[in-house]
Formats: sequence, structure tokens, C-alpha cells
Amino acid sequence: MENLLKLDKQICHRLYTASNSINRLYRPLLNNLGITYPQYLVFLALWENDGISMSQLTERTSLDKGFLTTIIKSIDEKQFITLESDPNDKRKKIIYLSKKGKILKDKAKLIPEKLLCQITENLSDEVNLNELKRSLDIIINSLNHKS
Amino acid sequence: MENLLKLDKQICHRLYTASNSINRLYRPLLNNLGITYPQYLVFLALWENDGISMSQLTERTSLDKGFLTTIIKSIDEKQFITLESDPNDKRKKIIYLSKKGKILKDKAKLIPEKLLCQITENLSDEVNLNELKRSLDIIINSLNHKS
DNA sequence: TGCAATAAGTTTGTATACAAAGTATAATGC
DNA sequence: GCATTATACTTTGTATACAAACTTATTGCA
Repeated sequence: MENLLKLDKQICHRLYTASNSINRLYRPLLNNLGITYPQYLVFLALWENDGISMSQLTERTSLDKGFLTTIIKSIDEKQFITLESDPNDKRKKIIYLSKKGKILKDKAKLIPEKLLCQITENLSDEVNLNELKRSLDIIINSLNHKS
Repeated sequence: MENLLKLDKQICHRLYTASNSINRLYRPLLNNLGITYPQYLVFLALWENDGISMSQLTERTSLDKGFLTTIIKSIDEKQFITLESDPNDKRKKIIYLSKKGKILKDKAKLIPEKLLCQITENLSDEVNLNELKRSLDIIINSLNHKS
């Protein structure tokens, strides 16, 4: 009978720790751009699809909608974006990248590479990243379709 | 040339999302016990090794030492633990489970099972959990030995 | 049309998470 | 011995993260 309460048997603790560690790694890099990690996620989404609504951003980034309000307010104040009300549906708020927000993309280009290098340097042989991605996707998908 | 900035290529975003989703899953279960997830991690460590110091707890749980002060204060106020100063080294603070803290272990026994069921239900065939654990351990270890 | 149900986004309250600076004690070196 | 350095923990300030309640606009349908 194994004791499931044993800390080191828990996959959740590992995910939690890995996520926090990676976040710590991002912090100084993103700090150079004047943004934080969840803000960066919003930019990643906007750089792919400019002019989308809050709810679309929520879906794309998996960020909480309440928290997203805070993030959008913050990057709006820093003039990375402009906000418009959807004329067809006044409840909706459409987010557009400003010039400053578009320029930021160039500055951010090297970040994924730097990060991946730090994480996977000397690890590529030991860790199958595609397999890891696939496993995480399955877990995330399963959790999202729970409640 | 693939564009690394594409959101869905990023393993970091997946880890971040998975970690948050799992946390959301724990919340109601732990709420029934009157504790939160990082507090739960502290209990897991203490149920294995009672009477350890703050720094040992930091190492065991990977929680930030500043944050750990907050957590310890909180579960101390709820009388789950008692605190003593190490007579051999007055800088150290030793944490002991109170009776209430020990009893909590029984109530918590079903949590890992419930969680694992929710996560891995119907997934066991698709996700190799041992492989996932191993990958995460390698990544965590790599990140911790960076700076 | 009228209005209940729903959807989009905001606000509030609480609990993380962490860098950086601060305090007190212990260990080290000369 | 005593100054220096290091260790253990706390405090402060800022930025997450999220449940729950709230506001306003739209939709569905009797």
C-alpha cells in the first residue's frame, strides 16, 4: 500500500513547482521589456490575432476573466494597446495593439529561444518535449471539460 | 522557420495552465479542510517529517521563504501547529504539528486519490504519468541549478 | 412587446508568489 | 576577542490568481 500523501509521489506538486520555476526564469527577461508573464501571454495572443475581444483573449490565454481585466488595464495604461467598444455588441471590448505594442514583438522575438535554451540545454536527450506537450495538453483538456 | 512566439508551441504556457487548473481543482477539496494549496504542501511535508525548521520546509516544498513565513503564520493562527525556537540555534524556528494538525492528516487521506481520479480518469492509457513525473523532475532540477 | 435568462466584462475580497531589503543570531578568520 | 561574513527568518511592495457578486447589454421566447 503506497502512501499517496507522500510529497514526492505527487505529480501536482511537480507541475506547481515547475510552473513557478519557469515563471521566475521569465521574470528578468520580461522585466527588460516592461511586462510580466501573464501580460506576455496576452501579447502572444494579440501578436497572432490583433483586434479580438476580452472573452476571446480569455479563451486563448486561459487567464481568468477577472484577472484579464486587471492585465488589460495595466497594458493599456502603458499604451501598448487601444480599446474600442464593438459597435455590433456594446458589451464587447475589442483590444488593438498600438504601434508600441507591435514594436514590442520584435524585442520579444529572442525570448522563447533564450528560455527554451535555459530549460532544455543538455536536456533534449533526456526529456521528450513533444511527448511532454502532448501529456500536458491531455491533462489540461481533461480538467477544462470537468465542471 | 517556425515562429516560436506562437502561443500553442510554448511548453511554458502549458505548464502554467496545467498548474493553475490543478490548483483550481484542489481548492474546493482543501477548502473543506480549511486550508489552501501551499498550506497543504506544508502539511504534506510535516506529516512526513514533524519538527523541522523553516529552511527545511522551504527545501521540501520549494516554497519561497518569505511566502513560507506568511503560510506558517496562517496555520499557526488556526492552531494546526506550534512553534518553538531551536535551543541550539536561536535563529531557527522549529515547526511541530498540534493535535489538530495531526488529525487533519486523516481528513486529507482521500484527497490525492480524488484528485488523481479526476485528472487521470480515462487518461491512464494516453498519458504516461511516470514519464511525465520524470520529465518534470529533470526540468525542475535543471532550473534550480541555474543561477 | 415584455421580460426572464444569458453573456461580456468589472469589482471586491482574499490568498498567493516573489524580489529586495531588513533584523537577529551564528560561524569564521585574523 | 572581535570584526567580517554568512545563515535563518521577517517585512515590504508589487503583481498574480480566482471565487463570487455585480452591472450592463443582448437573446430567447411566451
